This record gives sequence, C-alpha cells and structure tokens, in this order.
Amino acid sequence: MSPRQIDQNTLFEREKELLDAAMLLIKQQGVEGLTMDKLVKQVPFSKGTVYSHFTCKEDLLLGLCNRGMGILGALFMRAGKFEGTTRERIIAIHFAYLLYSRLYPMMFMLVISAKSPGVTEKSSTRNREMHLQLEASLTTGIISIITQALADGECNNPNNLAPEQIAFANWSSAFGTIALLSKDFEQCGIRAQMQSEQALLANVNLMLDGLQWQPLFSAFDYTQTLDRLRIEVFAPEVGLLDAQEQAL
Amino acid sequence: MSPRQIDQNTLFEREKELLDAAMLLIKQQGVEGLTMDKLVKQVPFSKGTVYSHFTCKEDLLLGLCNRGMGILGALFMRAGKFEGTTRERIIAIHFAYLLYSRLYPMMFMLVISAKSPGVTEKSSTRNREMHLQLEASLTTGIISIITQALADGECNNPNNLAPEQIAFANWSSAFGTIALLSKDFEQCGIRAQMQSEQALLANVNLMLDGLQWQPLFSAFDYTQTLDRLRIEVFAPEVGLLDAQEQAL
DNA sequence: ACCTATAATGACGAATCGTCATTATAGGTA
DNA sequence: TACCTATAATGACGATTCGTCATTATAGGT
Repeated sequence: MSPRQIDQNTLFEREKELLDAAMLLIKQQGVEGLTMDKLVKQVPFSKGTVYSHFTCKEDLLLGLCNRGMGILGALFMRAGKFEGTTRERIIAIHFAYLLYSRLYPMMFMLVISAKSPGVTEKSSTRNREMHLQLEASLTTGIISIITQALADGECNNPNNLAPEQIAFANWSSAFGTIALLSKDFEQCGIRAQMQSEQALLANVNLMLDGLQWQPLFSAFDYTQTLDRLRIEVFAPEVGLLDAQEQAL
Repeated sequence: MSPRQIDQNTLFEREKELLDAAMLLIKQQGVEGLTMDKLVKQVPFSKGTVYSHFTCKEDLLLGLCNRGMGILGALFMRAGKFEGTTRERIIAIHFAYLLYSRLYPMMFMLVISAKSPGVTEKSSTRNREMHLQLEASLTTGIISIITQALADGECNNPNNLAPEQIAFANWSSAFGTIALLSKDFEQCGIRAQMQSEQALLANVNLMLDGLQWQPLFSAFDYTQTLDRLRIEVFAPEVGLLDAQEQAL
C-alpha cells in the first residue's frame, strides 16, 4: 500500500538545504549566477529531485523571496518592540528594512521580480499563497502601530488617511528610498552606509512630518534613535554587516 | 583607403529599428520574451550586425532604458511648464512619471535592473555614459523647480534639506509608490487607474506637506490639478492609455 | 578587370531550462 | 528468504538561448 513513503521532515530539511545553497550561489555570483544546473551540482540530489521541490526556476526565486520575507518579518517584530514613541517605532521598522536590504540585497530586489507576471504565473500555488500570507503578516505589524498612534493622537493625520493608506505611504517611501540607494551599494564603505541612513531618515521624517506624527523632526533628535537601535535592538545585524565590510 | 564606409545616418536608422523591434517584443511577450534570436528574426539584419550595435543583451536593455529616459525627460519638460504653483508643478512631474510607468511599464522597471552590476558591468561605455547624462538631465529639471520654490519661500523646508535631498525625496517617493502599485497593473481597468492616481497623490502630498510646501494639501484641491493635467498637458498620453484599455 | 578593407552572414559551441524514460529502493507479501 | 510494486531518484536529452568567428559579400579605389 505504501512502499517507500518519504518522511515529511526530511522533505523540509532538503528544502532548507536547497534554499541555503541557492542563497550562497546568489551571494557569490549574483542572481544571474544562480542556475538550476549549478544548484544541482552544489547539492546531493539530482535535477529531478530538485524539480520535485520547486516546479521551475521562478518557483525557486519565489521560495527565496518568501524566506526573505520571513526574516524581514522577524526583524519588524523586534523593531516594533522598541521602547519609545510610536514615531520612533515606525522609524525602527524603516531601519530594519534598510538593514535587511544590506544583509540580503538580492532578496530585497527579488520582491520586485516576484511581483512580475513572469514569475507569479509560473510559480507554484503553494508559494504564491505563502507569499500573500507573509505580505499580510508584514503589514499587520505596521498597521497596529499606526492605529495605536491614531488612537493616542500622536499621529494627527491632517489629511484623514485610512490606516492602510498610511501603511502604504510608509512602505512606498522606504522601498523607493532603499531601492534607489541600493544602486550605490557597490561603492560600499562606512561612509556610504551612513549617508544611506541619513537619506532614509530624512525621507521618512518628511513623510511623518506630513502626517504631523508627534514629535516632529524639529522637536526630537532622531539620530539618537538610530544610535539606540544600532545598539539595543540590532546589534547582531550591525555586527554582521561590519564583518562583511571587513571581509572586503 | 576607405572602401565601403557605412553612412552614419543609416546607422542611427538601424539602431532605431532595432529598438523599435525590441520594444514591440517586450510589449508582446514581456522582458523575458525579449531574446536576441527573436530580435534578429524580427529585423532585416543578421545576428552579427545586431551585435555590432549592441555588445550584448544587457547593452540592448540599457539602450532601451535610455530611450525610455529620453521619453520621460520630454514628459517632465512639459510637466514643468504647467501653469500653476511650484507645488502643482512638482505634482505634475509625479503625474508624468505615473503616466510613463503606465505607457511603458517594462521600461519603468528596466531602470532598476539597469542599475544592477550585472547590467552595468557588461554594457558598453557609450550607453553607460549616456545613461548618466540622461539621469542628470532628468534631475536638473526638478531641482530648478525646487530652488525656485525655496527662493520664493513657497517651500518652507523646516528641516533645512539641500535641494538635492529634496529632489531625492521626491524621486524615492514617486518611484516607490509607482513600483509597488505596478504590481496591480494586471488588474487594470479604469477603477484601478484612479486608485493608483489617488494613492500617488496622497503619498506625494504627505511628503510635500512635510516640507511645508505651500499651499498645503488641506488648503488646496489638488484633485483638480490632476484634472487639469489630464486635459491641458497630457491629453495625448491619457488618450493613448484609454485606447490601450479599450483594446483589452 | 581587379584588389582590398570593411560590412554582413549564420553555423557553431557552450550553457541553460525543464522533461521523462530508466533505474534504484523501501516496504509489503507469500 | 525471495519476490513484487509503488514511489523516489537519476541524468541523458531536446529545445532555447547567448555570443563568437571563420567565411562570404560588397563598395570604392587603382
């Protein structure tokens, strides 16, 4: 009746191994350097087995993207627990997003291509559903901060935007800023990093000032918030980045 | 001494023909559908000749991106001449960017991949330099509006950002908003279009309010500005989009 | 009529994706 | 133990793709 059924657990193990290998390949050779043939060579399975886990290359990319969103969700969670005003917590989330884009630049970019019809249509239903779920879980964290700020009156919201609209504005601002900055990641270095952070801070504060989210930029030293974040919340990630910097 | 020298003019003609064919292929089959082999088949030249115009596929993509930036520059130029306040003119530019992203969604996305090292390193020096030049010419238009607004005192700029920083904030906001919205382009339709415009308007106004760029969102009906733009400045483009809509 | 430097061609090798006929294996059965 | 079978794993293969380069064609000069 059931000759040679595979353990569900080893299935997860393999998927993990495949994703690990794929991430390593991307780190070493860029997204273009990721090839199904290379992946098969890096892994103790045959091509057929790999294709039983991911229906096609796009499905693999979406799988990587989803893993990244999981990591990002964890970062957002920690950022949201920052002890400070709601505005500081929002800034913490933006900072977490910046860290993520630095730690996994390719996965950050994958979000875009993952949305393109070329990928969406081809990839498996499972990964597509997981993607939507992850996306939802990312936004709920932000929205809870927003609703709290609206309730507390910290976010005056003069234009009467809905919480979802405010969340979208935050997301767009962070995404646009980081995406445009990331082109300069080549010329990385401690100098470029600080400039990125300043630019991100400037942009997000402009938007939050527009929402009249208290305390305004002029009434608080948000640079100090970043300093606290670097030490109190994201010390491991900052350390990792510094280590990567050293390695060059 | 000079047997069979090719006319410089026909060279341009051919490049135009190649870019046209490439754009058509992309429109029909997406970026992934663009293949050097297919392009060669669509065109009365051999593969070798094509490769004498573009050193590799990446170079072709950068060429397409540059053409797009030229078009975008022309749109910006017209937007900048809108008769209204400086804030309205900035909004006009954002609107132009949205129109561009709708008319040429693939070229809009190409800006991102064009920045990636995979493309930059491979493509020809000529196209890379042209790209930088186009980028600069795009920003100068925006910066001139910003400096004027700063001089006139219309943009209070409470955080004392440099004009370049303000330009970057605008660029990021527009880019992020449109990029995130574009994922929904599939479910296009007049309904989705209007929602996109409202979202763009909300985001840009948030940022401009943060700059205290007069008149504030609460003190002016910027929806009416969009209406004027649709009729007075971008009637041809809006018509084209409507026609595309009908075709579905 | 002939020569030559330039332009154009497309067959080819290498690399990639994804398939599927073939082989191997774990568990059940006599 | 020997055998059977449904599932899992394999990797050779066809189809595409990119980019090259030996070969062919051509326009101008002699």
